[in-house]
Amino acid sequence: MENDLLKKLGTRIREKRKTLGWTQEDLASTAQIDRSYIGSVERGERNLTFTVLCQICTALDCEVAELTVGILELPQ
Amino acid sequence: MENDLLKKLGTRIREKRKTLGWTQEDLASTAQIDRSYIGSVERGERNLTFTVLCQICTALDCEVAELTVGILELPQ
DNA sequence: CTGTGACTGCTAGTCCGTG
DNA sequence: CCACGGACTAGCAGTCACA
Repeated sequence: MENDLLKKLGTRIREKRKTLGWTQEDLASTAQIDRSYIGSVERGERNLTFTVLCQICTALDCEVAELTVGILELPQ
Repeated sequence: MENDLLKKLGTRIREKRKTLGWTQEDLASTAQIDRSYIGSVERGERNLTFTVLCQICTALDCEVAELTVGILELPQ
């Protein structure tokens, strides 16, 4: 797929997860999503939907906005 | 589908679009998305993907974070 | 503990049209 | 200008086995 935005988002999700000291399995079970799916999201391989993003953020106890600030390169 | 999160998001997109004085068609062509799809997103009927959300935000010249702040009801 | 490939059902997203 | 429909294709959600 090769999408920079998805890679950025995935990296941020991973970092947030690690600050909690969680494994992918921990996050997966809390968010009620398959572990391997979480993995592919973190690697930026999946173009996830808004509801899934919300599930992950809720599990991480963090705002969607927190993971998305400055993710776009808007024209000055 | 009946998803409150999608309705909230759709409403915010609509409001942002109107502040620019744009029609759905204006936004659709700028974001390169189908016009009828924009309509259903604004009505909260569609579970859009992250890339499409980014396309819309870019077209609206606004951060993803701006449309998503406080959209989740996180446990205090 | 995580990366990866493969798979199926369903839905995201397009394109046409109507009132 | 927008809501809403039908029909269609591309692609996502969700799962598993195995490394």
